[in-house]
Amino acid sequence: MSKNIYVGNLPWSSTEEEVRAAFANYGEVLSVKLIEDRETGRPRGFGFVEMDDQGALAAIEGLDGSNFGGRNIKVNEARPRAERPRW
DNA sequence: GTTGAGCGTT
Repeated sequence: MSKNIYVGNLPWSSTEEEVRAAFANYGEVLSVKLIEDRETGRPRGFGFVEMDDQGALAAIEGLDGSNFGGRNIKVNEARPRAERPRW
């Protein structure tokens, strides 16, 4: 099973590779998604990481409030995204 | 060439 993780307060210069590398220390990283402004294309400074359940919890405990790229990042379990309508 | 709390569009 997997779990989605919200990652906030990221430096605007950070990349998915850096995030993946940081989370890979706590478990298997299934996917990394950095959110950028859909209108302007600018990075919004936060993203989402999908990991195994235990890896996700370990990463949250290990990376929440930790220093990343010179900033104190926020790591938490992500809220469920919009459900896909079937009609 | 900018900015800083937040939860995303595959």
